[in-house]
Amino acid sequence: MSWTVGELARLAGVTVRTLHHYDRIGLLQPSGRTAAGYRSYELPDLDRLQQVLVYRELGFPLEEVATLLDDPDADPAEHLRRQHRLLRDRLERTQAMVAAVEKEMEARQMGIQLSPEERFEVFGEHDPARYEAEVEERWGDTDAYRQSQRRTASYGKDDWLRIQADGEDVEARFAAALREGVPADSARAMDLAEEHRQQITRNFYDCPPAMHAALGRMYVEDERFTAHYEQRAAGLAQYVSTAVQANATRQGG
Amino acid sequence: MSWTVGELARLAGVTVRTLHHYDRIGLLQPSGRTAAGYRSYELPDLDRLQQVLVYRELGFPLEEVATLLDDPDADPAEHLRRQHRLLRDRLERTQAMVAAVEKEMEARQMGIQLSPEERFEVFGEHDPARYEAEVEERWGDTDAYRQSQRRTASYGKDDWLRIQADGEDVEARFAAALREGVPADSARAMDLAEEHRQQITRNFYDCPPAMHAALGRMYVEDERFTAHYEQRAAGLAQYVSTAVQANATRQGG
DNA sequence: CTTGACCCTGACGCTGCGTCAGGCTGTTCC
DNA sequence: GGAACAGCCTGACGCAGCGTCAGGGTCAAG
Repeated sequence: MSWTVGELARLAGVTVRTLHHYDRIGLLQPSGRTAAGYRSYELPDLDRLQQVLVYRELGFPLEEVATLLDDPDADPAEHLRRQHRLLRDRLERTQAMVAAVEKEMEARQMGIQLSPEERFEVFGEHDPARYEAEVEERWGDTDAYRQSQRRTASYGKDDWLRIQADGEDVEARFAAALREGVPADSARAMDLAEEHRQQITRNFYDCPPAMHAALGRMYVEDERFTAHYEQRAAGLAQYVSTAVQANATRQGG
Repeated sequence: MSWTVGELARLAGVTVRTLHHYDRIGLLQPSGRTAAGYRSYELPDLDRLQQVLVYRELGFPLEEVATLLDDPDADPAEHLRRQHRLLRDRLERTQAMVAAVEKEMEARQMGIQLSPEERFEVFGEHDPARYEAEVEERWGDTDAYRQSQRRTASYGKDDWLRIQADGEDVEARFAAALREGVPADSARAMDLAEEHRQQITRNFYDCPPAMHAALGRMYVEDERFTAHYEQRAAGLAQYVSTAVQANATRQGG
């Protein structure tokens, strides 16, 4: 079984020109040629094209795709696993964007202005080139932090300030634990997190561990919350966030 | 409040060069310049940049983004609705690709060869064709388009007042139900939730139960939305949230 | 008054193709 | 057998969307 350029193009949903291009740059060269010079693609070529298209879809530059696929140490299964991971990252990202648009719609309907930081947060880092780079210590950059803090819209209602005041005790103990070098995932920190969770449940609304974990994530993702904690002690937002999530895992199984 | 290029670039997760480019091609020109010739971006510019970035993310050529955004007949809400639809298309597409990769992995593990057609299925209806069709629909003069366009574009002051009043009405009835001790997952509360959902669908954008449920969750997770409801009555945010989610379950099966 | 971080405007370069142009191949139908 | 038409070939140019210097002003801090 073999395919001509046109056939393969139709099959794979690309143009003939694209296949010509991939041939030229050595990304995908057909297994053979007919006597007349026609390109002749065979099964292994289809395998490769499929991989190429997934990586391309994920935003990889073609040259990098070539080096990835030509690496003799990487077997096909490894590529699939990698692609799977990247695609799921992308799913999350798209979901975040859908959520952001919905939030914006709802905000409009209710006549609320979202803060600039908030509105752009989904565009953050989606650099396909450094997909392997771990999450950097973004709060080590105090300069950027101060700037964003200055910008942070103050919008809280008096009620909410009062509720925050209710939680001051726990926050102070969190800060103390942090100062004393108690690990964020220790029993003591998790106990504080649990106390925090129950405070929310008591004062405000039912907050199961899963939801509490979501809030915890927000403490480092939403600048307003981060600002609140960082004002008290440097590193406290991350600390509380970690503790809360560790506790949620402990509670939730 | 105003921003320099560098500040806006950091905020929005793009490079300074990109903003220069958008200025040059007229896609996003800053509201002003300082005496020294520095670009000065203001709030409306941020609005616009946000829209630009979503459309760009969706693969629209910049020139088309410009014509879309400069169309005086398309209000912001319309852009949001359209972006929402396109993002959800993309979600589906990515999910299909994840599924395809999983299928491929499984096939490999079981020593099964998938058919070529099967393997390239997901690449079939690729982005370009998709948004071209979208654009045709958008600019074509089908009745359906005109009708949906008329919906919000033709809203006058009176309409907005009516919509506002409708919203207030439902909220007031929610508050009453809460006051009277009617459970949030009762038929009466769910009926109110359903009314709320249909109001959104009628006045703004198509809001299926699943999306409504997501909004419901937001009412307790996002302080500003919570504040909006809590202002009217203590506990109302949680109440509406619960009712909305219960109704979504009822409607969605 | 210097330093360093920022800003400006060209201008050239690169990727990933689209889009002709000019010419050969292969099949089909009379 | 030849005419027509679809499909293949190889250049070659063009374009979008920036990245990346180069050469030079601006501004707040020390």
